[in-house]
Amino acid sequence: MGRTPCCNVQGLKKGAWTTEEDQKLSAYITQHGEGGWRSLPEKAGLSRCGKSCRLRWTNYLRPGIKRGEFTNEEEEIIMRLHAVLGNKWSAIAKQLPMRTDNEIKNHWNTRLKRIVAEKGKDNLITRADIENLVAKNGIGNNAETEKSPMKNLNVVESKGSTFKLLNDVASKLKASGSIVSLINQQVVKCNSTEANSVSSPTNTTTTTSTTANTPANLLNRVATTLNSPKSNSLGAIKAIFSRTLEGSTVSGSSDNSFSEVGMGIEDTSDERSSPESENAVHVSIPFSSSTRLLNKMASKFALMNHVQAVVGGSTHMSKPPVLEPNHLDDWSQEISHLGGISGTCKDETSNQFDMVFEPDHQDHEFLLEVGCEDRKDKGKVCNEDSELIRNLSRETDSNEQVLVFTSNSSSSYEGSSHIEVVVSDLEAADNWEDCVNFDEFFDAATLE
DNA sequence: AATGCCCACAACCGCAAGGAA
DNA sequence: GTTCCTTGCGGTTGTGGGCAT
Repeated sequence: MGRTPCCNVQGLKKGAWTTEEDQKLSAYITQHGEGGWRSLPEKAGLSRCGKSCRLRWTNYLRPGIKRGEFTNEEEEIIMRLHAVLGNKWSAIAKQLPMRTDNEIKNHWNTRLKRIVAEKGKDNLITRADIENLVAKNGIGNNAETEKSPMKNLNVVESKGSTFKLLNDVASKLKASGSIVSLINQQVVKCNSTEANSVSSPTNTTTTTSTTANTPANLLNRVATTLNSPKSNSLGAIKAIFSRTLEGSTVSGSSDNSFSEVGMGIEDTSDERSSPESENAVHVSIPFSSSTRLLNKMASKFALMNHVQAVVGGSTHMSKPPVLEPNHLDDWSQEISHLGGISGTCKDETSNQFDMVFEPDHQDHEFLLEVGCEDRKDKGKVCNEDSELIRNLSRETDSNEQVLVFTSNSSSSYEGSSHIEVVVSDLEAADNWEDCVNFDEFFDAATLE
């Protein structure tokens, strides 16, 4: 398509802009509006190329640009967005309307990158940390702790957004001792608050389970919601996280402080159509650690693109459940019996993220398979014992594989239920409308 | 005072997408 | 379908100021 650069014309001025040039440019654009950058310099009496004029206007002269020091809140937003979006400066800038992408990029490169690197180093959890923690808590010494998700916690120190996310989870587990205690603490808070003032959703499909708020159920409810229809999923995730994990600091749904769940990304769809969001209890404390952690998870999951779901039966079920998209209640009932959750990140580059659900009741084992393109092969994997999967995770000892948290309940059941989520194009999913695409949602299948 | 280094910021450059001709 | 133009984006470079030696 060869095209001559617009800025290599002889005689055109380069470098810093003078006040006089700024005035000429501003005056012209004020009178004639933006656009037509190629012909603008000549019309405006400037010896600059059009591209230079456009940059000068958009990054410096345009009205409404906020300049100067970044506030702590702005920096926090940038860091959180960057963790999800990477170097998508324009996308990040859209969440800080008064800041330009160039300014944000410069600020990141000069300051924030260093801060994040230092923080990340501190927050990364190592295998030694895990072993110490496991030893300290006596995990594996009795029947109760044998089930702890911490037992097989492996964390990989690696770059990449998924690893960062997983390490965040691991760090949180490290801080709390175990995910069970972490969530139990929050459930206690939640329940005490709900008893007082919080109005629960009345018409939800995935969070109105009559089952108690056990950690497993909470996690399963999250996972269930991840597979809700496109229009509801993000709002439902928000609602679950807000109600169950920050219960002690809830406020009314009109409070917009919960916007951080979307990592600052505009998300109007759930406001419009999600019954969850209508009744959601919103978090009133911004940037609290647990919320931030879970927001990261929610955002990550919500960025999944082209996700398919397959529901099949297990060897313990006489008949596999065939669930239709409009029977979410059924699925919610089924999945509420699952007892654990684990995850493996197999391949950062292809954004694969596997989750293993381990049932606590043999009678209710069944298989969930999401995003599997080759169902036959995936089915074989799903039928493997989860212990085997864990062993593979341990043996591989590769930076490309990480086991986040898993419950070791292999002694209490045979086989496993396996849910696999494939994020097909995480980086391209820069629009919430396109992020959660369940086009072939609940495509029923039977396993051999 | 002179020099060199580092940092922050502005500006530039190359590339790609989208649309018009 | 091809070519060209416009625009936007992200990486890189240039430049000036501050600071240490």
